[in-house]
Formats: sequence, structure tokens, C-alpha cells
Amino acid sequence: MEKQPTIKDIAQALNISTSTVSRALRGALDVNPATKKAVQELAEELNYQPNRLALSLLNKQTHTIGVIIPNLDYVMATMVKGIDEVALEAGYTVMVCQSDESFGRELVNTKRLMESLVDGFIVSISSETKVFEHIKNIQNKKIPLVLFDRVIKSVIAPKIRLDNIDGGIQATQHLIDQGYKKIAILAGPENLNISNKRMEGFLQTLKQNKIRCEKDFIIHCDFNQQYAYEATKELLSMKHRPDAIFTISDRMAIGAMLAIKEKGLQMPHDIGLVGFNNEPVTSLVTPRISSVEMYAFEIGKATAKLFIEMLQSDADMSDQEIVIKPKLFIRESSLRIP
Amino acid sequence: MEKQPTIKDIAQALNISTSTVSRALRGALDVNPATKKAVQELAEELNYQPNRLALSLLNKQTHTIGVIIPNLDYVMATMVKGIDEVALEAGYTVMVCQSDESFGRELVNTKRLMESLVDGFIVSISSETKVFEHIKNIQNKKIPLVLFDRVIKSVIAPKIRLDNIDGGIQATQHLIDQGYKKIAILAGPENLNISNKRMEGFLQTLKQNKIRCEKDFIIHCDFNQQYAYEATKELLSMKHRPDAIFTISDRMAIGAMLAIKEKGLQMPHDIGLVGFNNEPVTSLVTPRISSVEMYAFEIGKATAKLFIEMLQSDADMSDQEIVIKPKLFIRESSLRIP
DNA sequence: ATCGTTACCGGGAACGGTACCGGGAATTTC
DNA sequence: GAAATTCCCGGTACCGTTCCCGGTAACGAT
Repeated sequence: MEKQPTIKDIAQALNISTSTVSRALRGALDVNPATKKAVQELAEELNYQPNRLALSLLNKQTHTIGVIIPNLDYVMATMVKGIDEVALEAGYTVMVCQSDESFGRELVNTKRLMESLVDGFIVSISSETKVFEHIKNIQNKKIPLVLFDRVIKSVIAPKIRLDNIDGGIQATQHLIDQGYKKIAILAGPENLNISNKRMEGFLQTLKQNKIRCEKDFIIHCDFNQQYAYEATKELLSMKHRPDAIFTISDRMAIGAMLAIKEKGLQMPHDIGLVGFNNEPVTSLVTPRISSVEMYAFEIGKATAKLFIEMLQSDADMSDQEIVIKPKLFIRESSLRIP
Repeated sequence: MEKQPTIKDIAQALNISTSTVSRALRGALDVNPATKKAVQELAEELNYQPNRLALSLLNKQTHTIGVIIPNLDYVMATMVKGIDEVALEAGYTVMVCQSDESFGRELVNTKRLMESLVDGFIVSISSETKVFEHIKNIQNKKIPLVLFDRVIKSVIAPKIRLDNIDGGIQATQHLIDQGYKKIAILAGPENLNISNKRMEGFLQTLKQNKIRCEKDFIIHCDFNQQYAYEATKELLSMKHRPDAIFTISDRMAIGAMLAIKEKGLQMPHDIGLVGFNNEPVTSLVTPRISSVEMYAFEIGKATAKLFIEMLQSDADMSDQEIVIKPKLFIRESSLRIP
């Protein structure tokens, strides 16, 4: 790393003071046009770039956003893309840290980013996290914070999330409309709020349609294709097996589909299937899987926009909660009444 | 953003000098155990955290790595995971910027990261980039640089990449071994080195097996499912259609598969198909698609390791080039001789 | 001739922290 | 008891930049 030219170098070379150089470079008015020109030319020649560190130290802002996410799967990557795009536009650089669903890594990451003096945090909480002192610590230091996707009630902050209940409702109502009567759900890990909300929509809709909900038909399992596969195998071997399955992610839907095919059942005739996220893979498999689109890219963009607005207005927006409406895309896995 | 406590605050409160506070906090030896204890206790109480900006300004290192990638698809996300993991371990924070395959954005990103004074760069070049002044500019400033995945000959720097030629060879040889005789290739964009190398392996293998290569069977198209679909349709409508297709990415393989199915052809009997990247989706479709695994996570980890080694040893490693061997995973799309 | 105005520029402090040097007091050594 | 050594600690400079303040010269006006 070579020594970068500084304002001091320019000052010395031209035999003027650093203050003058600084003013000249910022195009201030009270500086002789001749010296201004000389300074600017020399700066150009030396390829001078102001030292952001020094500026940040002075202004107390780094133009950097700390983003903490639980993983980098398709949905999260899409959200990060949205965040990135808006941030770039607004002149911010993004530091993305993955907690890998681990509480410990989430802690380390927040600490690191805090030390790095990011201008603020955009956080999606890991599924393993049950205490939120590190998040509240951010707020205690009055550092701007926005939560997205995996938001939590007990932290008061601006939030952007999907209407997960509605997603559950849309999927379930659709299955009922298609004449399915014994609907099972593959829910995610028990402590994960987003999957619980999707399940809540599921239960609500059953109740509203006066369909009894079998206890055995609610299965909590990890966000994972293999688990979903095994859970589905178990479901299908029951005496009164379900005639439809709603999974709260597409990866789980894939797992379920494998088990269904293995059992020799036909979709949508013998059994219906609806997933969540609307990942591209849903239209690549046969039959194509119905799925709930969650507009991840838009959520990402909305998050970054809200965040930057907050940064620049310096207002308290902790009551803001943007809720994105999902939309069910119906495909062959669940469409038996065309 | 509240005012953070500084060593000055501690010094004032205890009526000692900042130098002493600094030493006490760093656990230096030449400081009275009593005052040391007092300082540390007060620091704890105030929740003091050293200001990284100030330190960075002094030491001229930020413990930050700038990572520039062309996009955030499955493969890249996996590589970034690998980089992130190693970096975290080594105490570095990563700034990931996506160029989105755009030369302009790659420029902006390098400039931004340079201003942010990252300790070094880990770069995968965008497909649109044809001049490399911005990359050479990094080197001119003696900022450490490692290239990965999409490396380029004309820049001399440590590189980590896949043996793309070998990947092409493995895929093609396998198709030949399976008795396919008229093999087409869906290559990527013409100026993209990695796809050209895969094609080179393809051509080599044909030649070695004394199979003539039809000009019509080499199709350059964008890295994209839709284009691949259309290109394949065209291929299949030829008078002497190919009996196997090698696509240099899995997304393209999916596109090809859709066209093949539409035409009513059976894999692997009527036509063979091999993709590249070994994304999970290849084993989810029917038939499952053979594909070349490129060990993205390992490439990411190796890149970060090499980079950190370089940073800490300060040696010139520009002749280093780590080449990862790919491995073909054979599935039903191309296996007709069991 | 004196004063006020304008145009331009330099000095110093500040941001938060560390490194180095040197000095005073206490303790050891002869 | 004087000299040497050790133990602590404060002062200062520095990293790169901006901001505030004050100063100087030239100029026109009175």
C-alpha cells in the first residue's frame, strides 16, 4: 500500500497552506482563481483522493450500512440485491454479514460493525436468536436501525416485512377452493416468527371454512429439504392421510414433492401441494408447484429506502411498519378445477 | 447517534492523562495496577469501545476487505459464503459490491471501495468489462488484490479459479463415452473467459476422439434460461440435429431441457444433456441433469485464505495461481450405458 | 492620510487514538 | 548517602481533513 498523496503534499508543492488547498478543492469562493486552478491541476496529476477515514472521523459518518442476515439463500440474496441497489444509488456502501442462523455469529457481527462505525444497521434476525440485548444495544447508542423480513415484536424499530398471515391465507383458501379437505402444513422451526405467521393464516382459514384441523397434520421441521421429505413420508403413511400439503418454503415443497412421487401419488389429483417464496425452481419441476410470491427484491429496496430516509431526516420512525402483500401463483401442483 | 465515550472522557473522570488510559486499556506493563484497574472498570461501565476510525487513520489499515462480484446467483453466493467465513475468522469484515455484470457499476464500486480504504480487493470481473484500467489502478496504488473465478490473463495478480477446460473435458468425454456422436454446446457470451475455457475443453475432447465439430453446433448465447431455450429449439429443428448438448451453466441446461421436452424427445435415449455448476436444481428436475461441480464454497474459502496470507506476509505472490479441479456428477439426463 | 471593505490566505484546534520521549519519584545498589 | 535503576506517568507529535478565526495586503472612499 503506497502512500497516497495528501492535501499536505499539494500544499507543500505549491508552497501554500493546507487550508487553502482544502478550500480550493471544495471549490470555495474565497480563493484566488489562479491558485485554485493550480491546486486542482496538481490534484488531478497526483490522482489525489480525499481520505474518507479522516473525513469520517470529523463528520462522524462513514456512508456505510451494516447489513446482518441469517443466510444467503435465494430469498435473502434477492433482498440483499434490492438493498444494494438502493444503497449504491444513494451513495452508501453496504457491509453484509451472515450470521448463518447462529446467535453467536450474529453477536460478533453486530459488534464488529458497531466498531466499524457504520451509519446504521439493517437487520434480519437469525432463527437461533432469542434474546435481543445486542439489538437493543444498537438502539441505546442511538444508531439508526431498521428490521426487515424476520422482524420481532419486542424491539421497537421501523420494520419492513411480508404479510405472512395473508400468505398463509391465500395458499390455504386456494387449496380449499380446489376441493381439498384434509390439509396438512409443514411449518418451519417452532421459534421462527415468519413461519408461525404463515401457519396462523393457515389455521385461521381452516377455521373460517369450518374445517377441523388435525393435530397430526401440523408438522414442525427444520427449513430443509431432507426433513420435509421425511415428514411428508410419515404424513402419507397415515391411515387417513392428508389430501393436500402447504409448505412454508419452496425447499420444503420440493422435499414433499419427492416423497409424494415416491409414494406414487399424482398431483394435483391425489394430493395438492403449495409452497412459499415462488423461487424459480417451482416452475422447473413437474408438475410445477404453486407458490406464494413474497417480492423479496421489493422488500429489499423498500428497506433500504426507508433506512436512508430515516438517516437523512433524523426523525423517529420507530412506529413505521411497511407490510408487503404476497401473491399466490397457481400452478399444476394444486390446480384440479381449471 | 449518541456521543460515544472516548479515552479523553475516561482520562478526565479519573484525572489522569489520555496516554495512561490508552496504555491501561491495552494492558501495557508500565502502568500502576491500581490505576489500570480503575481505568478498566470505568471503561466497562461506560461501555467504552475504541474508535476504529481513529485507529485506522493511524495504522493505515481498516481490517476491511472489498469484494466485487458480477452478481449474486447461486454460485457467487456460495463463493461469498466461503470468503465471508474465512474473513470473519481472521477478524476482517467484508464489503460486498455487485457490479451486476455492468462495467459502469464495477467502476463505481472499485472507486467507492478505494475511497473507503479497504485493506485490499477480492475481485471477480464482470462479463461486460473489457478494459482493466480500474483494476490496474488498484495495483498501481500497491493495494493487495486477488482475482477469483472470473480471472483475466492481462492482469498479473494471485488468482484462484476453476479448471474450466478440465470441466469441459470431463463433460464432453462422458457424453462420448455414452455413445453420443453429434454433440452441441451452448456456450456463454463470447467475451466471457470462463465459458470459452469450458468450450476449449469441449473442442479439445472432440478432436482427441476424432469427432468432427459442426460449426452450427456451437452456439453463443447469454447466460440465461430463456436464450438457452430458444437456442435449443433451433438446434433441434435442424435436419441433422445433435444427439447431445453440453451447456456451460445449469440455468442454460434447464432452458435446454424445457425445449427438449417440448419437442417430445427423451433423455437420455434420444438426446443427452450435461450442465455446469451442479446446482441443487439439477437433481430436482426429471430427469435429473448431469452437471459439473465447481466447488464454489471451497473456491471462496481458498480465495480469502490466500488473500489474508498475502496481506499478512506482505510478500509478492502475483505468480500464485490456485486451480481447483471440477468433478462431473453423472445423472439420468446423460446416462444411457449404466 | 486614515479608515472600512474586500479578497485571499495561514494558523491552530479538533476528530480519537497510539508511539515515543523524557522526567520525577521511589526504590534499590554499592 | 550518593548514584543507578525501576516504576509510573504526562507531554507532544502524528494520522488527513475541515472549520473557525484572525491577519495582511490592496483598494477605494472620505
